[in-house]
Amino acid sequence: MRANDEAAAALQEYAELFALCGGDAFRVRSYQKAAKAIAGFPEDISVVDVRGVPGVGEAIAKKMEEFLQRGSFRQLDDLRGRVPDGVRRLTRVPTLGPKTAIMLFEDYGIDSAVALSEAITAGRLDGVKGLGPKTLANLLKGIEQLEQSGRRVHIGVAMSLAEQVMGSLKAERIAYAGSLRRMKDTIGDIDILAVAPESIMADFRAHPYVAEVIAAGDKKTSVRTTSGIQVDLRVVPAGSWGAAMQYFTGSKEHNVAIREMAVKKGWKLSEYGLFEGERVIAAESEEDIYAALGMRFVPPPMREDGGEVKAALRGELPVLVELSDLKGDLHTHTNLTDGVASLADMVAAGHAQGYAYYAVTDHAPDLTMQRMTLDKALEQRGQVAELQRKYPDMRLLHGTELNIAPDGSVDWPGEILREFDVCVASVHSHFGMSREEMTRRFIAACENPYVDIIGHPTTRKIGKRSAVDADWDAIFRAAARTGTAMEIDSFPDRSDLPSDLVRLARHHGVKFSIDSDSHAIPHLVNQRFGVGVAQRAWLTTDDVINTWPLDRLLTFLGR
DNA sequence: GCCGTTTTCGGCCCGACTGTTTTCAGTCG
Repeated sequence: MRANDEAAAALQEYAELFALCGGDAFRVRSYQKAAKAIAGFPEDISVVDVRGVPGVGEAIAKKMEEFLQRGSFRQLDDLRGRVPDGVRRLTRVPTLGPKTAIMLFEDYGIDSAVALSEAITAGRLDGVKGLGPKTLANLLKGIEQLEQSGRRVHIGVAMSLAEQVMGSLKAERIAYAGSLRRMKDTIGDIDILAVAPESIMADFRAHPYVAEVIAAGDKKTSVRTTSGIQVDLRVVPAGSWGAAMQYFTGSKEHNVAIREMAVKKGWKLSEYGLFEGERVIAAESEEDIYAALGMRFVPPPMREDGGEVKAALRGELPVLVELSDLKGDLHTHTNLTDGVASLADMVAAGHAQGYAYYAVTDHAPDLTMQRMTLDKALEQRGQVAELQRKYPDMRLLHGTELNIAPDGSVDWPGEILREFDVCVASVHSHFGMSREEMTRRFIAACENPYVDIIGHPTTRKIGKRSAVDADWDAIFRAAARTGTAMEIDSFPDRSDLPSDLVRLARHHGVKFSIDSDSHAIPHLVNQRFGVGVAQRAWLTTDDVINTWPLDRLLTFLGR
């Protein structure tokens, strides 16, 4: 982990412990805000002054400096001594907050989810003030869920479910909000807003995808679906649609910042609108609300309180890359290796996307299970040339996805690589190398003059495999120096690079390629997820090589 | 704790739902 991430994690832990000890809620918020700002700060705080991070004042700066010195700070040590870590983890149980957690610990010695579960089962908490039978039953259920599936799902799963739910309901207006609309790579639960008669709630609860109704009210219904994901449906007044979308899209931190601005103008912003006293200033559209506050419209993926509010006020928001800006896909497979569609079918599907160029990049011989040979690759090149005549308006690029060996070398020597139009190089094995070895491995690949793009750089698989350990600062410096692009692999269980690393890479001057890594025709449209990652990192078309016109792209590829 | 075209002190977002405490606290987003 980067120093920033470690320091931020310690500060976040301190915020939680501080809340458990009954600390002032505003101070808790200050710590949380600063922790988030530090984690997202592009400069290494072990090098630059942490006081330069927004939300970090003298007191937090001192704590962070002590943390960088010795891996902790005095106040954190004190609170760790007072509250066992298990008590902090208790608040991960849904509906169990800091007040209840600390009461359970101080009055009953409960310091873990297991201990709580046992205490409830044994009846030790019967009759405790504030904990009625329903509350206890809910806590037991929450613990069970936490143990089973306390984790988030990737955006591909969440998006499909949201689209299924929206398609199943009749409404005048319906849309998803929340972290899904912000295009986060993982989603905890799905927020759907609707303008509809109240009967939509009963319809919603009756659908077969509902496994359990968690809450049922006039304005909000929460269910757990058969896939284990929570979906909240909210009915909002038509006249408040924009205010509701703005509010429920979040992030919470972004909304706090926006509301504070409203308050300073003597106004009030809620999910029902922007008000001056009783008078409605704006409510029907998000655009009106941002305009009334004197700022540019903030695209949802930017709404993370990461500087977008200031930029929007100054009219300095970047023009984000959009899905429609993509002129091609530079990483796709066919059934010559592990794809499931033929070359002709994949190219036809790429053409149907309206692309100006399309690269075929099947695997190379070092992934022996793919049974690729030079002869096969050259034969495919002939087929690509043949197909090119059928698509005069789309340039076909014959490429390959190379395998980066542990020593950083790739499948073929330079004289063969130079004949490909584009070379993607990726790590497919030896994920557990040390940070130093892994860093050298990637830098060597960047320094190969024929490697144009590093594919799915962290090799993570959300929910299955964590990112490899590497010094990304060093790798991105090498990529910027050698003109090697980093891929944003749009496959939703990869979303790789993740947006925080994209931001870091951009800071070093790296360019990006947003690729589908398609192994089948339906995968081509995953590009929308990759664009979401790019937008969260504030990328513009200038940062993304496959938004460029063909000439500029070919110059970058240097063939 | 942080922050300042309103402030160096006094604010810091706001509403819904649940369970249970017959008027509200805790939690969540």
